[in-house]
Amino acid sequence: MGSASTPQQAGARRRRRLSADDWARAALAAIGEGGVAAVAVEPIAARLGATKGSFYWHFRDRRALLEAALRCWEREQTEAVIDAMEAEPDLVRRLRRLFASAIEGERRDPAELTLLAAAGDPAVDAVMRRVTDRRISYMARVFEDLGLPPATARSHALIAYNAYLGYLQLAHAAPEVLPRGQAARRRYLGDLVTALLPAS
Amino acid sequence: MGSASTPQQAGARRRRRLSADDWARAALAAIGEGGVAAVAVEPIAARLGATKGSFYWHFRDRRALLEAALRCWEREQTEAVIDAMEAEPDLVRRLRRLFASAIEGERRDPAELTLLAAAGDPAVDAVMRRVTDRRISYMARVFEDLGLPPATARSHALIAYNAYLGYLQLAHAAPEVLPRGQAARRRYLGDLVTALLPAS
DNA sequence: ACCTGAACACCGTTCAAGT
DNA sequence: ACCTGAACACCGTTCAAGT
Repeated sequence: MGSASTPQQAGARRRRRLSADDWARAALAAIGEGGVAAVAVEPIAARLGATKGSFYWHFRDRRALLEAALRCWEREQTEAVIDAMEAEPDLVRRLRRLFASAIEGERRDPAELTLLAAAGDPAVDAVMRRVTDRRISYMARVFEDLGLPPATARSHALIAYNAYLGYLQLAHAAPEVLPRGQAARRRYLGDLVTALLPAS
Repeated sequence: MGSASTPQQAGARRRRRLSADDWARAALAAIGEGGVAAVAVEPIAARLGATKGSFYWHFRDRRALLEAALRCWEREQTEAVIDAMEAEPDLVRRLRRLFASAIEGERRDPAELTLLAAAGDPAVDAVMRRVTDRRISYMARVFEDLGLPPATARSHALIAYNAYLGYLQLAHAAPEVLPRGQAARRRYLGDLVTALLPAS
């Protein structure tokens, strides 16, 4: 790719100095495109118009970059989503929104499946544990706010999240096995969760 | 197959000549231990006491080795399990056995989670699609044999498998969130599936 | 402070040469 | 037929040297 150097002049929007956050975001984008394995220093450096050597000023090693990318994802896909939900005062509608956003997430968050996928990597596992716990706890709290006793709220949230995870996996592993069409799938997950929530 | 006379001398090293199957099994073992990324030619060659060059006599490239390992897994964990189930004539007990073996599989088949994990790799995706379809179809047939109409049988199987996948994922991503203990977990999955199978 | 460029180790792949 | 050993490319990591 590299023709004559011309170090000062850069194509596109390649700025001179990079922050650790620039690297982390580029890594997160790479995860969405090619999975955890795509977090590779050299290609990302090339993409950012820098050298590998530069990378090691900002991060200790590849793993630290992975972890930073995962923290970005955690913030955006869990904390930010939960914050957005709080804007909806009607609790039942809030739950519906939550499910809807999770389903549409199939398209909007290519990283999620990829990360579920990367189970086994210690860095990934740590984030997944936090995120899983945070999401289930949040759902349980909404169920509690709806009037369910804490233990019931918790078990409903657990079961719903269990159903969601299996659905995500199925949708990826064997999509032709699921109902076809966005609407039909939403109904499927709705039915699934409804079946799981007798008291709801 | 068909072992030719293997002229070998007992020694600290492995036998002199390796078959493609030897490589495939070593690769499957590696997957169980370190995930798909652990399917690396050089370390596996070392483990087998051969050189990398030797590997390329048996396989076109690393990916072909991965695919061979996945076929081993598919045969052992899907076809062999289904064959074993057929030995149980009582259909309800057959289903119970199926679930029990899936749960215990958490321990016995380290590859399964790792493979669910590797979603995104084309070779892995292809096998997962086949295995998913095979398992759901098999369960659907048992439900049909139990007297359910085909469409109902299919949707029950789908829902049960959905629950199973989510459970596996949860058990790995956040085990502390699930009921503790083998018995309690089996009850949890039982309840989950029962809740999902109103007509059963 | 931030970055380059060369260096080295490791793994995938090829290949000429051995048995 | 089956394997070795050297070779090369690619990526992770280090480091001395540049601005």
